Amino acid sequence: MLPVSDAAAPLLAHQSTLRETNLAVVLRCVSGAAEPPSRAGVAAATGLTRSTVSRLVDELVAGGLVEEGAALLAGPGRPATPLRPSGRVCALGLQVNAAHVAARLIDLGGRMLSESRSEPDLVGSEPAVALDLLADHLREVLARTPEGGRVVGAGLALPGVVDGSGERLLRAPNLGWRDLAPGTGLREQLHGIPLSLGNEANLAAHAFVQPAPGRLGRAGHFVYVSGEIGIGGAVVTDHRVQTGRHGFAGEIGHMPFRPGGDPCPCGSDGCLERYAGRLALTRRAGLPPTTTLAELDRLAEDGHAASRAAIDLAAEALGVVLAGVVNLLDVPTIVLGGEIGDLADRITPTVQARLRARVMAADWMPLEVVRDPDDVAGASGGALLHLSRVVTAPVAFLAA
Amino acid sequence: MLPVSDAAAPLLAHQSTLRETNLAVVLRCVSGAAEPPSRAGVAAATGLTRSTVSRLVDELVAGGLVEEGAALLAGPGRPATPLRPSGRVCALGLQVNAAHVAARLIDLGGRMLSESRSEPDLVGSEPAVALDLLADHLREVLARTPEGGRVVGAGLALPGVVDGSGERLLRAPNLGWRDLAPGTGLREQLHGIPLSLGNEANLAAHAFVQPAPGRLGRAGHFVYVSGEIGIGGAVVTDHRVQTGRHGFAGEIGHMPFRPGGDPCPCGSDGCLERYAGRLALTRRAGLPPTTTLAELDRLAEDGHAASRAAIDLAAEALGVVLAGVVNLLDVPTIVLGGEIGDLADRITPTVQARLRARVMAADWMPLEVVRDPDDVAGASGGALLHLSRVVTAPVAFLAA
DNA sequence: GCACAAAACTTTCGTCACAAAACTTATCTC
DNA sequence: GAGATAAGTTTTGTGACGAAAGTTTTGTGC
Repeated sequence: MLPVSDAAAPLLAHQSTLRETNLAVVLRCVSGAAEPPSRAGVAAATGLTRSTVSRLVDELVAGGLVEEGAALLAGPGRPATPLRPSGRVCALGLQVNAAHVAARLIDLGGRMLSESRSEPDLVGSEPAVALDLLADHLREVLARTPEGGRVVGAGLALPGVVDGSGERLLRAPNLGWRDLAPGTGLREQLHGIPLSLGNEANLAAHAFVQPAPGRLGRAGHFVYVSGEIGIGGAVVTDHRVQTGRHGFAGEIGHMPFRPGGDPCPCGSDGCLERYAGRLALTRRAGLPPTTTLAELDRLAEDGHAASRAAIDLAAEALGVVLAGVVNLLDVPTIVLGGEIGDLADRITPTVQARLRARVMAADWMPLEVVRDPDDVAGASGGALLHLSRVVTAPVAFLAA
Repeated sequence: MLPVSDAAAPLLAHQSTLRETNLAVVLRCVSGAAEPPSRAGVAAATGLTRSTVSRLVDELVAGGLVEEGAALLAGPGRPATPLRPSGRVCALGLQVNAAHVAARLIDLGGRMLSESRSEPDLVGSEPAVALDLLADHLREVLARTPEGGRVVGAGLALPGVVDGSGERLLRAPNLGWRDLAPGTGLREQLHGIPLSLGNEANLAAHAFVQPAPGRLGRAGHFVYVSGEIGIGGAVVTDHRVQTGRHGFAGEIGHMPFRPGGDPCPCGSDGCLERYAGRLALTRRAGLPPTTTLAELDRLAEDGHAASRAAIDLAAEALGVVLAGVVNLLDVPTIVLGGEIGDLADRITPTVQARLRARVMAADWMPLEVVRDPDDVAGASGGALLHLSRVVTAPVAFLAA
C-alpha cells in the first residue's frame, strides 16, 4: 500500500537548507551511532561523498558539536579519526510528579552527566514547596556542568495537562495543582536557558523512541502507559509522539473501561484510571492510598487475596482498553512505565491475553508488552527534546 | 511546548533534492489554490523569487503537469498568465463495499472528470461477481479519459483489513471475503496503471484531509467514522492519516463500549460495532438487516419507538467511545461518513453531549461533529492518494 | 496619439553546496 | 624499505537559487 499520509506543506528549499539538512544528517549519524565513526564511516553510512562529509564534519567540530578522538589503529591504511558527539553540549531534564523530583544533565550523545533527585510525597502539595525542591536539584546539577559546557535547554516533565504554548500547567490532579506557570520561579536559576514544559508520559515516550539524539529506540509504534497515582499515557506512531491538536493527547487513563461504572473526578465514569490507577488499586485492596505498587505487588506475592483481585481487575481493564487502542492505531508494542512497571510481571500475562483475544489483526501482528525501567524517564525526555532540536537544526547551535 | 516529535531519519539532500522540493512547492501551490495564480502570485505565496518560480513553472508546463491559461486583464500592468493544474494528469479511484461499487477519474486539480457507479447488495457476495462489476465501471470511466490524458495510478478502497504491501485483502467481514488479491483480475483492464489497495475509511479520510492535491481540508486532526454494515474508521493527526505499523489502523468499530456485553464475530465482546453498526441498529429496532439507515431515520422520525431507542443507544456508544479517543489523541473533530451520515442529525446532539461530559480537556478545546456528504469518499481518496504522489515528487511525472 | 506608470515575466550574473577525481597522509605487511 | 591499503584533502566542475537589471504588455493622463 502507498503510505496514506503527509499532507503537511513543506517549505521552500534553499542552498542553506541543503547545508542544514546535510549537517543534520552527519550530526545525527555521529550522535546516534553505537561506535564513534570516522569521516569515511559517516560517508558510507549516509551516502554523502567523503569530501562533503569532511567539510561538514569540520564545521561541526569548529562549532563545538562534534569532537575528534585520538586516531584509531586498526589494520592497514591510514588510521581513522573517531568522531563523537560533544560532551559539552547538553540539556537539563527536570521532573516533578507525586513521588519524584529530579534533575538530570544529558549530553549530545545521550549520556547522563549527572543527576540529583529525591522522593518526597507531593500529593496535594503546595506548588511552591515542590518547585523550590526542584530548584535545589537543578542548581546542584547545573553546578556540575562540565568545563566550557553549553546547556541548550531545559525540559520539565509534569503529570498533567500542559497548554499548547508550553508555559502553563492547566491541571495536575495527582498533585492537586491547577493553572499555574511553574517556569516563573525556575527561570531565575536557569540564567537564560530556555525552559519548556511537557506532559510526563509524552516526554517519557520521547526518551523511549529516541534514547539518544539521533538514535532510534527499539519501537517506533507504541503506547506508553505511565501509571502512578493516576494513569497517563502517550501514543507514538512512526517514531513521532502524537501530541494532538492542542498538545493534550495521551489521557489514556480517561478512556472508558466500564462506562456507567465507578465515577471519576474527571466528571466521567468507568475510566481506566478508576481500575488501574494506584488510588483505585489500593482502595480495592483495602490498603491506605499511600501504599506503593511495589508493596502491593509484594502483598499479592504473599497471597493477599484482595491485592490479587485488585491487580487482576487492573490488568483486565488495561488489557481491554489497550486492545481497543491497538485496534484503532495498530501499535504493536505496549510500554509500561512509571510505578505501574512494578506490577509488570503480574499484569503482563493478562494484558497479553486480552490483546490476543480482542485485537482484530492479532493473527497478523506481534503484540508485546515491555517495561521502561527508568522511573524518571520524563526528565530524560525533557532533556532529549531540547537535544533533538540541536540534531535536527544544528546551524543555530554552531558556536561562533 | 516544543513539538514532541519527528525522530524519523531524514535522507541526505542533494542539489536535485532542492529542485524537486521547490518543484513540489510550486506545483502544490498551483494545484491547491482556490483561484489560478500567476507566476508572480506563486512567488509571493511561496517566498521563492520570481526568477526561480518562472524557471520551475516552465519546467512543470513543459512536463505537462501545469497548464497556462489565457492572459487575465485586470488593471494596469502586464496581464498575468493564470496557471492551472493539468486536467490531463489524473488518477482512478475505485471502491467496493457492501452497498456500492464505483469508479471515478480525478485530475490533478481534484476535479472529478467522470464517474460510473452502482448500488448492488454485496453482503456475503462472491468476490468475482463484485470485481467484474467494478471492472465494468472502471472500463467505462477509463474510456472517457481526456485526449492525451495520463492516468498515473488507481486506488481501490475496500471495507476491510488490507495487508502492508497493499496487495492483499486479509478480511472484509461485511462482504464475507477473506484473503484474496483483488488486483489480479483488474490489472488486465488497467493496461499497466499501478493499482494499490487501501482501507475504505483510511482513504475516505485522506480525501477529507486533502480534498485536492496540495489543498488542505478544514481539519487536520480528526477521527473519521465510516459507518456501514459495520463501523470502520481512520485517525488523522497533523494532516496525516495514521495507518499504524502494519497498515491495520482504524478499527474503531472494535473498540470496547461494553466489555463483556454483546459478543462480536471478531472474537471479542461489547465492541462499538455491536451497538452502532447497521446490523446492530436494525436488529435492535426489530427490522430486517437490509433496512438502510436512511429508512431507519425515517421510522424514528415517524415515532417508531424501537428505532429511536436503537439510534439513541448507538449515539451513546459512539459518544462514549469517541470521547475516549479524543482523550487519547486530542482530535477535536469527528467526521461521520458512509451510511451513518444519514443518522447524523439524530445522533450528533448525544455524541456532542458525551464528548463535552467525558473529554478531560473539553473546557479548553472546541469539539465538533461534522458529516462527510460523499457516500463513496473512499474512491476519491484512492485517486487522490496517487495524485498526491505527483504533487509530492513531481520529477518522476514530468513528461519527456 | 504618445509618454509614462505599473505589474508580470525574463535574462544575466554571482554565489553556494555538493560530486568526482586526483592527490596526500599515515599506517601495516612482506 | 617498497608496496598495499585506507583515511582524509584539494581541485575542479556542475546545478540551482537569489539579486538586479532588462523586457513585455497593459492602463492612464495630457
